[in-house]
Amino acid sequence: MQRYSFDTVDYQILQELKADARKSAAEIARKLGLNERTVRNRIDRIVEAGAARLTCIVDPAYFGYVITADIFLEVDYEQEQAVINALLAIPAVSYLAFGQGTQDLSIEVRFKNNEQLREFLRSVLPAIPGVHVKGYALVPRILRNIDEWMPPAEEFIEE
Amino acid sequence: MQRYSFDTVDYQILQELKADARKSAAEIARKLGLNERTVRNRIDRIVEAGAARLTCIVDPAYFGYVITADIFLEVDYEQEQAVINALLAIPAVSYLAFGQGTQDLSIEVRFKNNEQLREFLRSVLPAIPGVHVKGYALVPRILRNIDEWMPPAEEFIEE
DNA sequence: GCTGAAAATTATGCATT
DNA sequence: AATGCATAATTTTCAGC
Repeated sequence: MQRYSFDTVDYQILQELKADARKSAAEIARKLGLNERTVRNRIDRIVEAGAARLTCIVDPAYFGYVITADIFLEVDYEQEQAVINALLAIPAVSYLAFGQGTQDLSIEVRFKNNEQLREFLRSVLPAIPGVHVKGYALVPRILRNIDEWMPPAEEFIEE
Repeated sequence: MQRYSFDTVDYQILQELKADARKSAAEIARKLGLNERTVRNRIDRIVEAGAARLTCIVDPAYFGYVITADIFLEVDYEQEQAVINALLAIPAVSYLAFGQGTQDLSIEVRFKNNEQLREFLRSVLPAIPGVHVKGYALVPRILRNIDEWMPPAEEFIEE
């Protein structure tokens, strides 16, 4: 990947879009002292290159999904893909990653209350063939999420 | 929270914005068979209520940050806030959450190679007063992130 | 809370450097 | 890759329902 390199102008534009993805190119241009067309070209290039995407993040807490838990699973190798598909089909699953071993999966789930979480741990997960719950941890508070991540400013260099 | 409730129209608009946060209100209106003004009003309401935010997500892999690790920490209680501030100031830290115990923190970090991760585990983290590394796990692949999360459709009801 | 119409702003296509 | 210009599309403002 990384076919194109981006400079500090791109970095500033990304920061503006991070604050508000719908900010008009004209407004960004005024703020950064650039030409509107330049800003639009840059945004198009960034998005088309796949370096960033402009999206909408729903706040789980606003909708009452205040319970977050990390669950660690062991998965029978032969049924791995079926398990992954089953898990991704569950709306409560907000994160799914492979662990280090080929058998390890970790997921993050969101629920409205502890009863839903208990039900999920006791009934929903065990009902998926090939899944074994190794453990879980409640996550009381999240202070930063991946969507806030940016490469360090040094990555954006003048050519 | 949850002062307002949203309906299926809001749900559809959120899905459109998820695909492209810069999609024009006019285009969304055409696609969903709504009035442009209605779409803009809905978007404003959603964002002002804090139910969702329109933002830009940078792809770590594009910038070469291909190493992801989850690190589990134990933190001396008296220095908790200082530790959190120190961790949040580190760009590599893409996720930070409290664990179940008052002393537990878990973080996710992004690096370009294993050497940077080793350096972080061996030198950077131990240099923060009050931090003890309990363990870590490499995350080979992430299949879903929180930014893709949506409440189940049933949450969006007609009034 | 939805919609209409005019005015202001912004985006697009094409062309030039 | 950046920008100027003309045209098209969109958003905003102010209103009524």
